[in-house]
Amino acid sequence: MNVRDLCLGYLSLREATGYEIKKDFEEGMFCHFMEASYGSIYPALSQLALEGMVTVREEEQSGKPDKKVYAITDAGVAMLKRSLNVLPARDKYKSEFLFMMLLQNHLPVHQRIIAMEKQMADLKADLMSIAECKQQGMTDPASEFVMGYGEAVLTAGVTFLKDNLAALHANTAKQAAE
Amino acid sequence: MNVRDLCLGYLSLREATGYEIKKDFEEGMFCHFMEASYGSIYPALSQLALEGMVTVREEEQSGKPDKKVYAITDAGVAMLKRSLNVLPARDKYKSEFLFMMLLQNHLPVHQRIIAMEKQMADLKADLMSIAECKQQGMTDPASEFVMGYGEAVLTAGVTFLKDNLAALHANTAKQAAE
DNA sequence: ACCGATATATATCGAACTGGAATATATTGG
DNA sequence: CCAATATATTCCAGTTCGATATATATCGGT
Repeated sequence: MNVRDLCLGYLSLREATGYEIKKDFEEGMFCHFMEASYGSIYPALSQLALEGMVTVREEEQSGKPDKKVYAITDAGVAMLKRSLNVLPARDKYKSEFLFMMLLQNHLPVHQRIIAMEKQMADLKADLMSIAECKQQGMTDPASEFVMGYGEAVLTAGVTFLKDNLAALHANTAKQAAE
Repeated sequence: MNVRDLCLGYLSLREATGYEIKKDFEEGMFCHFMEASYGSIYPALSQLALEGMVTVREEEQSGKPDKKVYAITDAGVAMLKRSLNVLPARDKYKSEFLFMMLLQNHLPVHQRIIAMEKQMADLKADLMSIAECKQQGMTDPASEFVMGYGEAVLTAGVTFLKDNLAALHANTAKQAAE
């Protein structure tokens, strides 16, 4: 699964520009489980166009730079199906936050609390993105499954952090009183 | 946060060889939130040694290839603390599984079920790793926090999948009966 | 007894990807 | 009226991945 497959998969749902794909990986539906940089998306789209997996339609826009709208072809759908025909690779989760927590002995307590609050804010921001997608009427079973999974996992993280922060605050308050 | 910092952080907990660091990122404590390849770990350790951030001790072993045990220096600890002095970057989560679920229209139902069962098995394997760490007596607050967070999030994923698989099976059974 | 698989241990390298800078313009907010 | 933000693409240096190579021990199966 490389960026090519990612773009192909996205374009099988709707036509889009490279910019829109990237934006949806940051915000929209995909924000909590997919990422790719412009430096990989644009070359992938160009190559897919050369191979006939997608078509390009250049749209002139007054003022703004021209945009290239990509759309998947039948050959592209066939290639996508072949890519999906293997079991998905194991999830990859990288968390500098958890790494920092594991090394908390090297840190003052207040910085640990700030990191935990940042983590909680990040998780909540992702939950907000999902809530927005729901409001904007993404009610097909596929989207609902993905959003439901995201909500379940993100909410569990928020709950864990909230409980731990509460315990930490209670502790520091107790120590201050002594 | 690059592989250098990762190695430095690991070595601040215990001395180790490159092989052991990689193994712990795959299994041990770190399995569910950190990854790095040999191709990045070994060069990072060599460079850190050149810079005096770690020391190397070559241990001959009868039969097995010599191993190079790395240990952090005071300069290394100081550098690590500087690295930890910035807020951690946002978590990165990549899931081919969720991508596949979003494109489930391109897939037959049985393959979707297989993917879901694989995902559940993967999550359970991570939970097992954490349970093993606990049994082997990692009871310091830092480890407990990280393991607790992992358990909370992984369990939420398992529960969501279990419920959805049950609903899916009930549905297909109903359709078969009609 | 022997073979294959797995585990220990390190090194190397091309391909892939990231993250940031560069470019150009319109709109929005203070 | 200026700064910031948004649209839209391109390029590149540096980082990392994933696979391969090398060498040996051990364990299980036949």
